[in-house]
Amino acid sequence: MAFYKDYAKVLVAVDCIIFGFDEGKLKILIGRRKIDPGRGEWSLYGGFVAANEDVNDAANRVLYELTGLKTLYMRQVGAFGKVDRDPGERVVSVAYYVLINTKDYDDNLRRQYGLEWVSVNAIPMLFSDHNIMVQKALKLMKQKISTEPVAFRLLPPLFTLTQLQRLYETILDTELDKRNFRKRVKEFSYIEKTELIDKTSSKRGAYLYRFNQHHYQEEQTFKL
Amino acid sequence: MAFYKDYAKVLVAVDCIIFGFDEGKLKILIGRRKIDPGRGEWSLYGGFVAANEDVNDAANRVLYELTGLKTLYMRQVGAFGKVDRDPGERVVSVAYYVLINTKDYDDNLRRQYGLEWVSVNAIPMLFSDHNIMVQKALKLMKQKISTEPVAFRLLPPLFTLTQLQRLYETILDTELDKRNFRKRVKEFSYIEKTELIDKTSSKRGAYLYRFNQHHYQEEQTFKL
DNA sequence: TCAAAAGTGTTAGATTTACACCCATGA
DNA sequence: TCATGGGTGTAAATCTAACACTTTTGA
Repeated sequence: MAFYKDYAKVLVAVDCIIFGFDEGKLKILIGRRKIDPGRGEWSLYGGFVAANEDVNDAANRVLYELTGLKTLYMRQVGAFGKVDRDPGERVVSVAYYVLINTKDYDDNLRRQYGLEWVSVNAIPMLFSDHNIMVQKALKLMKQKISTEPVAFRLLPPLFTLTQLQRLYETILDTELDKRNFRKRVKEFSYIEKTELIDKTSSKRGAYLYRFNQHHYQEEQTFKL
Repeated sequence: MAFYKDYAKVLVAVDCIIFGFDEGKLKILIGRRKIDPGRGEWSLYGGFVAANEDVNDAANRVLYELTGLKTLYMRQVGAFGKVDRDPGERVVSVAYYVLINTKDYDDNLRRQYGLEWVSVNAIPMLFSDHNIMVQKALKLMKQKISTEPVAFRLLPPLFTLTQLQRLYETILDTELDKRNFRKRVKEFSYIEKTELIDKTSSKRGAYLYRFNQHHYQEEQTFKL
């Protein structure tokens, strides 16, 4: 069943840029590479695509291995195919970015894998072309977050408007006007105010909001 | 030097979505597949990535083979990695979209390769997942064209404002106001009016404009 | 002389931005 | 009682959208 003889086969890998929002900073998960070549260098977390595995599934598998989380928000960044990008052997890698709520990620698991959350403003030199992957992922993610409500993926299910605003400010790297921000939020039916109040961040307490996926999809279909 | 033994290697291919603007329509180049499996089906033009070839270079090579053109505007659409996407064998494919001025493309070459320009509004069923590639390429291209001046890549070096407007109208699938459009164009220093006049499309004649890449890059760097 | 495309400004409406004070509470 | 973060509306400025007539020329 070899239709396409005479053509070269190469290893295909997936690499994950895992974004989290913590301590008012946008961070990614990186670790020290545990295999040669490049052992000990900072690196994204990745893995090889198996013979009978969808590339997207491979990314999901790798991510599940790592975090124990499923149904994450994941988008492809692109394929990276320079010949010598991996010093070991030719590997074509497909990068994905993922948005997670850092609170959902077990910190023991993190330590077990030897991973660290590092601010996107202070990313060290990474293995191979991983810095380029991260930059591209960041660009795509910023673009996405400014046109679609995916910010929620980086927050707990219930969040205050101040939290949401800080998140947008951090990602878009700009200050937003509190009143204008709240005015805008009111227009989106998919951002639901609850009667719950968070008192951890202020004495007075702030209303908690939640994202209603159902309402969002309704709006989307209505647009067509 | 095999560092990563025990992992599966797969064929990697590139597929090209070649956009052109002709007869007031946005079109792509497709042909009848000449190899098994799927021989005779409509398909994008593509090729396999060689052992020592950058994936991007492979796309450029395939495109040069096909069109004789270099330095085309080319962007990656993404990697397509379903296990059974190719009925012959496992192939991970990286899709690219390309913008060309149809006048630069030798029509004999087109016939030699058995390719046809088909309107993006009337694309037949294509081999494998190629329809999905085209849809994604279209979406990305529309997005790109509405934020960056790449439309010029689809036009001759000299063009009239009416041509430019029709191009935007076609791609964005919307009617634009002539006066507002021209007002906007005047603001962009990289769209230069020449003293040349085109008389093929009207009795009165229309001024020809050109795109000044240099001016565009200046504006870009200024933004930072 | 007339049909067909080129060219040109103004105004109303919509959107975006700027801005300052009172509220509730725990320490 | 006061320091801290939560919550609220209005007006100016900017941007966007709507709109109609004159010009040129070849047939």
